[in-house]
Amino acid sequence: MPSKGAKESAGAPGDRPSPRRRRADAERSRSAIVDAAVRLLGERPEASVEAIAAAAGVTRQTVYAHYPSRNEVLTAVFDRLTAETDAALDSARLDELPAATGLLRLLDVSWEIADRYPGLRHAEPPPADRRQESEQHRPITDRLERIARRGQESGEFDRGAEPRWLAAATVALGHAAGAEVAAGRMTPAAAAEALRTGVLRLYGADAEARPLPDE
Amino acid sequence: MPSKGAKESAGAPGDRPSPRRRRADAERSRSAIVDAAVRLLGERPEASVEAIAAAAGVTRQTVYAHYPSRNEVLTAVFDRLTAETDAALDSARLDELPAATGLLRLLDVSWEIADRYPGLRHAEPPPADRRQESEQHRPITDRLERIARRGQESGEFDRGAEPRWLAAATVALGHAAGAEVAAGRMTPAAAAEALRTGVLRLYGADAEARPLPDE
DNA sequence: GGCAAAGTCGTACACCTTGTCAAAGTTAAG
DNA sequence: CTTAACTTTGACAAGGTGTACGACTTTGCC
Repeated sequence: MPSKGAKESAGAPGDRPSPRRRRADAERSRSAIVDAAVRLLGERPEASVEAIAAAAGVTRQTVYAHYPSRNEVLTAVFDRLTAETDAALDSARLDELPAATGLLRLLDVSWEIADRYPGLRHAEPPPADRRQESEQHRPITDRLERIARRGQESGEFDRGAEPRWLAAATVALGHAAGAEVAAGRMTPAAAAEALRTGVLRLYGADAEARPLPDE
Repeated sequence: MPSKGAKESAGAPGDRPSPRRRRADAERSRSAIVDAAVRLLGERPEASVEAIAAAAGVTRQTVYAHYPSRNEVLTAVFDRLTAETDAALDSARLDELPAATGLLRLLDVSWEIADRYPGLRHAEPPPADRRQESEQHRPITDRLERIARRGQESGEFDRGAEPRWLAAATVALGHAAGAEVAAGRMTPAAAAEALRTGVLRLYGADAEARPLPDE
């Protein structure tokens, strides 16, 4: 790419909080694109921009009018899913539960959402944004971290591990459980159960403090 | 490149045992390509076939003469690394150690090798072979599984979890630890330590059975 | 040493995908 | 209704994958 002008001034791709004068039209396109991308990438992570555009009912150029690159679309998809999970976790009122219970609750909620978009687990994180891959999970890991800390202070969890690491490890175990299901080596129920007990062990939760598993 | 069509049906990437009618020349090229690929992809996972070929000192066409597609090269790289790890684990004599000690030993050995090729952690698994992604780890997970089973039978580990799941979870935790280091959120030493204790907890190892951490 | 086959190179091509550009047509907003 | 925002059409450059084939080197082996 010799010409890399970057003079996309007039156009307004992903914009800041100032609702300057964006038309409802554009907003509709944006979400149509993300919707389609979520759906398509959920099945075929390598779907092209063309395919996404078609599925969204717009042209490829329109996609580029809103997102400067394919990666930005990927990021938008990721953000959408994270937001969805985050919202679901909000209504779960984790903070009002005992740490261990809250942890299990979080696991269930996240698990269910992640399960809705099977292919997205393998969606390659945007190569450029790879370093921010963990930032994407931030809202979720933050909650995990808080729960871990709270449980450690209340004595529900062992104090031997750093909350940040526990959070990362939890996400990793969640992915592993999902992969086992995807590979057909475990049933969803078995994987969910294994995940629950595994995480509790990781946190050093008292075995007897364990609430009963649902279903 | 069409010259080798029929012969390669078996497709076993190990390829050592059948020097049937392959020239030393070709063998040299093959390993030069994999060498270069390991090196290049270790830094830049999206390296093109052209780049790999150049680094190997051959032409792109020669690469295609040996590997029908880019993915096959990726697979060969993966296999090479797995083989290396497997060999290292062989000389570690894990079976002669107590299960818990052997587990920690395996962790250390694998960790060190994985650490040698930082970028490869993020190398996108060949889209086509994605379902076999776990098969690639097979030699390692098999060992893990065996250790888990052995430890459970000897009473060193808790019996509450299936060995297969423990193996998968261990690999996942290993990746997570590596990611934390790569992201600069943990020092290698801290991550390795967190991994050790985390895995032991996961397996339900008696805390007192824990050998002292080296270094 | 010489010869045929295996292997490699050079060049060329078909195809796809990502980004970019500009002009013309539509649609929403004031 | 008029303007600016948005979308579409169409075209293009760059770069990657995979294929094809003729010509040139190297190896294996007699």
